[in-house]
Amino acid sequence: MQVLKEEVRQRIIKSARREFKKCGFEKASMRSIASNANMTVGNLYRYYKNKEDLYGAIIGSLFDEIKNLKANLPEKAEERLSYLLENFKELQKDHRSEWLTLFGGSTGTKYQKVADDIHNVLRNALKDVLELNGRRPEIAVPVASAIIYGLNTILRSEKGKSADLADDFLNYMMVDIANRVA
Amino acid sequence: MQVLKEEVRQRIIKSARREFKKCGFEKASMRSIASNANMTVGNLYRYYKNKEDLYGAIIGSLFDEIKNLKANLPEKAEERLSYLLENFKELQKDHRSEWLTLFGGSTGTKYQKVADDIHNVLRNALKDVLELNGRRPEIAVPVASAIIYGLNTILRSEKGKSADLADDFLNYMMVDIANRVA
Amino acid sequence: MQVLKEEVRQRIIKSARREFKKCGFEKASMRSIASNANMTVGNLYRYYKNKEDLYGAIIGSLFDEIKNLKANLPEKAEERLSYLLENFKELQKDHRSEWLTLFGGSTGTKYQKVADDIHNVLRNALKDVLELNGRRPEIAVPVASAIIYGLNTILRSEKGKSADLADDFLNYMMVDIANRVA
Amino acid sequence: MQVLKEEVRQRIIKSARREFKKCGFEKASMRSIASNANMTVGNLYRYYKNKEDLYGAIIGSLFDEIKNLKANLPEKAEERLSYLLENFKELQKDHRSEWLTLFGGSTGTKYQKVADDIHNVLRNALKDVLELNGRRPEIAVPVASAIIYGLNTILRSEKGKSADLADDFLNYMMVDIANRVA
DNA sequence: CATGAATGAGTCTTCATTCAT
DNA sequence: TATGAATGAAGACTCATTCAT
Repeated sequence: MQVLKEEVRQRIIKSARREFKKCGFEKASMRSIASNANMTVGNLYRYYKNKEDLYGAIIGSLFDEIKNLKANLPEKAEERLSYLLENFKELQKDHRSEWLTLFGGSTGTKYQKVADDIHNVLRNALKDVLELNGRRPEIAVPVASAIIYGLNTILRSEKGKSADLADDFLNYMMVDIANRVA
Repeated sequence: MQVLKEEVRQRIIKSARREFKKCGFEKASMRSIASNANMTVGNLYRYYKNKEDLYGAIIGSLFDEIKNLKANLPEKAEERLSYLLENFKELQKDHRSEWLTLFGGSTGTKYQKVADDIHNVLRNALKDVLELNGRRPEIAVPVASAIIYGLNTILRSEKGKSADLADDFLNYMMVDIANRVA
Repeated sequence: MQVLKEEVRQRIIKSARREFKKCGFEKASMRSIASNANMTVGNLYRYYKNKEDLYGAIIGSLFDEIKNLKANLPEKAEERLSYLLENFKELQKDHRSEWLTLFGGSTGTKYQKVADDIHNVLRNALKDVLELNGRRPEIAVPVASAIIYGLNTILRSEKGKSADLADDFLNYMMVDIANRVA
Repeated sequence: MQVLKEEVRQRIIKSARREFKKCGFEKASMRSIASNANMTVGNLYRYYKNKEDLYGAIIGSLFDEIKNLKANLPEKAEERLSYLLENFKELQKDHRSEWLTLFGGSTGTKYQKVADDIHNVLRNALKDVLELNGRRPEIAVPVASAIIYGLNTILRSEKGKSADLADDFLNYMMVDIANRVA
C-alpha cells in the first residue's frame, strides 16, 4: 500500500488535532496520535521530529495569522481595538479547534507565548483607547483577559449559531467603554 | 541535620504551592516538589500521604470557605450577584495563591467541581438579574467566565494595591448591566 | 539488536515463570523479571500490560482447565473423588510449572480463589465418600491438604519418572480409606 | 516514663508475632510492628537490629526445640517416627503461632531451611520405617509433606479441641503403613 | 534510653523518542 | 519509506534502616 506523503500528513494532523484538543500538550500521547492515524510511532516521527513540532504544525496556521494580524495593526489607535475584535471573531470561526487548543493546553510549549501575545496586543489596544479618552489605563489588563476567556467560553460550548452570542458579548464588553472607567 | 517538623512542613507547602500553581494538579510532580523543598520524596510522603492530600492542604481552607459561601447564598435573586462579587473579592484577597491554584489546574482532583461550581453559581446569579430586567439571559455564560478570568488575571499580576483594580474591574463589568444587553 | 517478537515473549515467560514460582505473585518483581530476561522494564510492558496480565499468561491455560474440570464434576458422589485425583495427575503432568506457581503464591491475584477452590472441591468429595461409608467427615479437611501438598512436593522434586510416584502416593492416601477413619 | 527493658521486649514480640503470622516475613512492616507495640521505629531497632533478627527472636524458641528434637532422635529407627509425630503435636500445641509463621511465611529468611529441615527429618524417619519393612522408600518424600501440611491445616483452622483431629489425621496417615506401599 | 525525621533504593507503571530491520 | 521493538527516564508511592537530637 503505497501512500502519498501528503495524505499521511493529513491523517496525522487530523488525529493530532483531536488528541491535543482533548488532552492539552503535555498529556497528549504520541502513541495515541499515531494509532488513531493508523500508523506506527516510527513513521509519525518521520513526519514530525517531536511532539512540539507536531503541535506547531497544528497551531501553525493560526500562529501565522496571528503574526500577520499583529503586523497589520492599524496605525491609528482608535481603529486598533475594533480591528482586533473583528479579527478575533474571524480567527475563532476559521480555526476553532486550534484556537481552543492554543488557549486550553499550550502550557509547557514555546507556543504558550503566542497565547500571551494575544493578550498583550489586545491589552495595549485597550490601553490606547482608554488613554485617548482620558481614563486610567490599568483596567485594560483584566478586561483583555475577560474578553478573551469570554470568547473562548462561547467557542467551547458552541453548537453552531454562536456568532450572534459572540457579537452580543463583545457589545456587552465594549459599549460605552469610556464612561465605565474612572 | 535534624529539622523541626513545622519548618519542614512550611518548606513543603511553599514548594508545592509553586508547583501546583505553575503546572496544575495533574502535571505537578511530587519529585519536583520534594527536591525544590530540599528533601527526598520519601520524606515528603511522611508529611502528606499522597498528591491529592498535599493539594488539599493548600486548597483546603479556600475550599471550605467556598462551600460556606454557597451554603449562604441570599434568598433574593437581586442580592445574589453583589453578594457573590463581594465575597469573591474577599476570598481572593485572603487566599490569593490558593485561588489561582484552584482555577489554574484542579483537573483530576475532587476539588475540580468546586471551580466549576463557582462558574455555575455566578452564571445563574447573572441570569436571574438579566431576566429580572427582561433581557436575554444567554450572555450570562461568557460574562461569568469573563468576570472570573478577569479577576484571576488581576490576582496573578498583583503587586499590592490591586484591591482597587478589582473594584474598578467589577464596576466595569456590572455598571448599567441591563442596558448593555438585548 | 532487534529480535523477533516471539523469541522475546519466550524469554519473558521463562523469566517470569522462574520469578513467580520462586517468589509468588506479590513478591515477584517486574524489574527482576525484565532484567533476567535481558531487557528493560519498558519493553516488558510492551508484551504484557501489567503484572497480573503476565501472571495470567503463565497460569492461564491451567486456570481454564481447572474451571473446566469443576464444571464437569460427575453427578454421583462415589465417582467424584477418583475423577478429581485422576484429573489432578493429568493437570500436574501437563502444567507442571504452572501448577506449582498457582499453589505456591497466587495471593493477591484473581487466580487465588482457584487454588482455594481446588482444596474445597477435593475436600467435599472426600467428605462425601466418608459419609457414604458412615465415617466422621471432619478429617476430610487435613486429608485434602495432605493430598495436594503431597502431590506438589512430588512435582517440585521431579526428575522425570514421577508419574509412578504420584500413583503410589495417591494409592497410599486412598487405599482402604473407610477403615482408617473413626 | 521509664520503661523496663524486658517489658518493652515483650510488647515488641507480641506485636511482631501478630504481624509475621498475618503477613509472612517479606510483607511484614517494621513500622506496623513498632506502632502496634506503641513505640517508635527507632526504639524497635535498639532491641532488634533488623527484621530478620526480630523474626529470629520469634521463631527462636521453636527453632531451639527443633534443634533439640533433632539432637535427641532415638537410636532405633523403629522408634523415630512415633517420636517425631508425638513431638510435632507437642510443638504445635506449645508454639502454635510460631509454627504457622515458620511454615506460612519464612521465604526469604535464613530460617526457611529450618522448615526444610523438619521435612527432611520426618522424611528420613519414614524412609527408615519403609526400608525396615522391605518397601520402596521413595514415597517418604510426599508423605512427609502430606503429614506436615495436613497438620498445619488443622492448626490454622483450629478453634480449640483440635488435638483429637490431629490424632485422627495422624492415625489416618500411619495406620497399616507398610501394607499401603509397594 | 528513646524519638521520629530523613534517606535511598525499591515497588509498579507510562511514554517520548530512537534505531535496527 | 515504513515498522515496531527497545530504551531510559520519569510518574506516584512504600519501606527497611539510620542518625541527629
